[in-house]
Amino acid sequence: MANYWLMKSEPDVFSIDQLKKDKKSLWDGVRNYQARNFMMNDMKVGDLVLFYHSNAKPPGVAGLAKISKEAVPDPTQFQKNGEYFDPKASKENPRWFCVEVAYKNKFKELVPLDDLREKKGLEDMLVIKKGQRLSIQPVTKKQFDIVCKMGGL
DNA sequence: GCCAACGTTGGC
DNA sequence: GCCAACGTTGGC
Repeated sequence: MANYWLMKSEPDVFSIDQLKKDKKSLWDGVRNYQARNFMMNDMKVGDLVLFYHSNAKPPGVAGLAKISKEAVPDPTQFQKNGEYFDPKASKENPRWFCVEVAYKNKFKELVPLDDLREKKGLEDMLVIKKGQRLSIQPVTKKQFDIVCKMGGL
């Protein structure tokens, strides 16, 4: 039974176009325990993902991705001079994990956050809730299907 | 650039 | 284990 997710990324840092170009990518740099736990415990290969552009004009869902590899230790936590270095993590005892995601497709047009807010059936989506900063969120199949349709799929 | 909401850290 | 201080996220 597949699960569905929404994953946020700032397009200036990593966009759907970049994923399309790279085909697949480690979802590294996540430094939030709740988000990590979703990747570590709940994400399975084949799960589908709404790729969300945050801090964008406008913010919204840009396309779809799919989980292509289950969680592995996030290599960026060991990179001493990197932005995501964590001095409390060790190879023997890694603190952060990340999954690999593969490009699936890009919506013809971005589905803006404002439209998600207004759409019937999406009232319970976490992403439209005020103050919801979690960068990886579970999504129901129903919500996923509605957003896909809004994206023209 | 502002700032509300939230998560994390560390002193006690 | 509380909670104030601080840092970050992310819409606006």
